[in-house]
Formats: sequence, structure tokens, C-alpha cells
Amino acid sequence: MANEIKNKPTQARAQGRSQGRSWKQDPETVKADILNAARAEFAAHGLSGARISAIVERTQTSKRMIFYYFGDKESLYLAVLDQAYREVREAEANLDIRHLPPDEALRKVVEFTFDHHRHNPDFIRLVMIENIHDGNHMSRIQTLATTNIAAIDQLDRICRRGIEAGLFREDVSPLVIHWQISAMSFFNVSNRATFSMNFGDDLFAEDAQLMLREQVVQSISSSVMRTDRV
Amino acid sequence: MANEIKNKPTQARAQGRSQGRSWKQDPETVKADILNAARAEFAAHGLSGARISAIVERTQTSKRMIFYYFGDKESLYLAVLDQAYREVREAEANLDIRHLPPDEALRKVVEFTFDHHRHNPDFIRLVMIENIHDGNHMSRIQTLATTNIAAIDQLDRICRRGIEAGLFREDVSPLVIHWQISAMSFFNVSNRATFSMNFGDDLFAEDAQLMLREQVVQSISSSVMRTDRV
DNA sequence: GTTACAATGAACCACTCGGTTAATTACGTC
DNA sequence: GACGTAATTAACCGAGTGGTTCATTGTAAC
Repeated sequence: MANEIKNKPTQARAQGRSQGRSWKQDPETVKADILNAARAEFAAHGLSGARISAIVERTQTSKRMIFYYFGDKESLYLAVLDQAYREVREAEANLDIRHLPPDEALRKVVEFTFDHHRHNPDFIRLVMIENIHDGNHMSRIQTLATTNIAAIDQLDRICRRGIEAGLFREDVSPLVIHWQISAMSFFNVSNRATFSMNFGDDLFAEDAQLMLREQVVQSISSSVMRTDRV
Repeated sequence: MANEIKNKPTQARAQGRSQGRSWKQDPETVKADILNAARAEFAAHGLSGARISAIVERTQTSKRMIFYYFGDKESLYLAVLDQAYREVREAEANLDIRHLPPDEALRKVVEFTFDHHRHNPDFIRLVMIENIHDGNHMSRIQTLATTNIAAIDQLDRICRRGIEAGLFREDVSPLVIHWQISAMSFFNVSNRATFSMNFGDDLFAEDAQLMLREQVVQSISSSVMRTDRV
């Protein structure tokens, strides 16, 4: 938890952080600390449900510092959301699939998304919360529209290659594919509580999750594959 | 909105509701009124985000009445959630598909779920909110586990008939089918805000929605159909 | 009509919570 | 080492919120 702080995009001081002084004087670390605590708290309880005092308790700092650095609760939430999205995009960008044949590339994307969502429930929860708020805060994040199209671009390239190779149907829509992949990968995490309450939690055991992931791969795959060959 | 109130399960007075008296003295109507207002408010702002005063404003009654009938905020939320689920189950039960061949029955179920979710965003939001709370309140609703298996039973019957008719693969899982149908139908509503913020709102136009629905039908269909015939 | 009780209204209250004030401490700089 | 500024602390505050008190009004039963 505290060790994650040091490899944040901090250009300034990275030396005098924890050498037993009375108090640290290390703004970047403090900010990152607050941001992490806030992320956990917001993800756990939503915007209005989150308590500043609870964030403070997750932190090494004081309440005053939160407002000193982030202004108010909503701005802090916004910073959390921004950072979370940024990390996701970063992870997405690191997925190199250009060397794979289109069908395998598509599989990789599905598997990546499914796994990523599964292993980042806090991000999922933040998105859920943001949807409860109709995306009102998200709209104030600039870098979104531009960079998030990358996900579509990636699929678009796969689709073009798939069509070219005669593997995919010619009317496939990268956007719809993305919608489908997201839907199942997202729902799998977001609705785990109510789903398992209604129908038991068998589907959330490790092996069942692998099976579900494969099911998603197959679903997507059969959506895009031509029916007249193979 | 107000006309829905009268056909609630009220056994008592149904006569002297609105004949110009000074104040009505009609508990069932008042309760139903509160419940509806509360549903809207909770769906809009979540449990902690909802304001009792805001619920009052959506109502013909006073704050006093809310606590008089429902005890406290959380119990009111619980009552809202309970009622919402009950209505959904009711709607599900009214879907008669026994006379259809299995593949068409499956299509009907998918279309029904997709449309139902689309047209009941408040229910979706309540479920989202409940998931944010890890289903903690839902667990206190009794009638859930028993009655919600109906959805699975329905699919189970379809699957059996499909297998029997040689149409479906023999390893289809009603639970997984349900998971898939729910995922896409739910996500379509729950994540509309963030999705369209990221990728535009083209997919949410009426015609695109019909296309998406058909896409879901096809996806599910190709998951269950045998590959060695047709 | 009196009694008993359910339903209702108005004012009130304790307290939580986001946010602030003002004073204090570290630290780079000259 | 004095100065200016950034970082930090402790105490404080006012609005808003869930929830209550108490008196009042309708209504059914006798």
C-alpha cells in the first residue's frame, strides 16, 4: 500500500521521504497517499457515501491536507476518477497484439478485458458510481474522448485484418464488439453481489470464471466469424 | 403515476379516497405514494445520496409520515428495493413461451429482458446501487432466493426442450445463458452514461438499440446451438 | 357523544459532515 | 541566521440531515 506511492509520476524529490524526521515535507507522496485512500473510500461507498473522515483514517495525513491539495470533496473524487481512467488506458496500451492473427488477437483482447476488470474491482466500482451520477463529473475530464478511442481503434485494426483475411464478416462493427466485450466483462464484476445473491456464487469460483471467460471469447468470436467458411 | 397507486394490493378501503375531505386518511395510498417517491429519489441519488426532504417534495405527504410508516431511511430503501424486485418477477412470470419452439422461446426471453431493462432504468439503478452496497440490504429480503430461481427454471425448460429437439448443444448451462443475457441487457442501461461519453451515443439511438438487441439474440443463440447441424 | 386509536402536521433537535481559520513548523535562499 | 513560503496541525463552525416530540384531527365502535 505505502510502497505503491513511490513509483508515482513524481519528478521532484524522491530521496528524503522517510528518514525519521518529525514530519516529512513530501507533497507528492502525501498527494498520492490521499489519492489512494480516496480511491478506496469512494469505490467502497460512492461519492455521497464516502466520508472525508474515513479517507483521513486511510491516510497518514490530516483532513486539512485533503482540502489543501484538492479543494473539495468533488474535486478529489474527480482526481480519483481521472487517475483511475488514466491507469486503465495505460494498461490497455501495453497490450501488444499486432503480431497475432486477427482471431487470436481478438481472443487476447477479450481475455485481457475480462481479466483486467476482474482484477480491478475498484475501477469498476468507480465507473458504476459515475454512471449513477450520469457521468456528470466524468465530462469534466478532458483527456477522455481522445484517448479512449484507442480501444476502438485497436478493435478496428483487428476487424480490418480479419475481414481482409476472409475470416470475419464484412459488416462487423468494432464499436459493437467493444460494447459486447465490455458488457460481459463489466457485469461480471459490477453485479457479482446481486447476481450471486439471486443465483448462488458458483459462477464466481476460479474455474467457473475461466469457463465464463472462454464463453465470452466464443460468443464474440461467433459474432464476427463468417458463417460460410471455416 | 398517481393512478398506479389504486391497484396496489390494498384490501381495505378503496372507496373514500379523494372526495374533497380535509385530509384523506388513506394509509395505503399514502404508503404507496411515499414508496414511489422514494424509489425515484433512491434510484436517482443512491442510498446515502437520497435526501428524505427530497422524497417529501416528491410526495403529497410530510416527512413525519415517512418515518411513521417506514421507520427509518434504510428500511424505506429496503421496502423500495423489495417492491422493485417483486414487480420484475411479476413481469417475468407473465411471459408465456411454453407454446413456442425452444429457439424462438429463447429469442423471446432475450428480447423481453433487453426491452424490460431498457424501459425500467430505475430498477437498473436500484440494482446498481445495491451492488455498490455489496447486496447487504438485499440479503434481508426473504422472498428473493426462492422466487428468483424462476428465471433460471424458465431457461432450464427451454434448454431441455432444445436439447431434446436436437437443436441445442447438450452442455448448455441455463445459468450461464442467463448470465449472458443479463450482462448485456443490464450493461446497456447501467453504463449508458460512461459508454456514450467515451464512445459517443450512436448505440443508444432507437434503431441502433434494435440492432444491438438482435446482436444479443444472435450471440446467445450461437452459444447454445449445435454446430453440427442447422 | 364519548372513548380509543390511527393518521397527520408543525416545530424541534442532536449530531454528522464538509469545509475553514489561524497559528505553527520545516525548508530553501540570500 | 533571518526571511519568505510551502506544508502541516489543532481547533472550530455552520448548514444540512435523519429522526423525534407533542399536540391535533379524523374515524370507527359503542
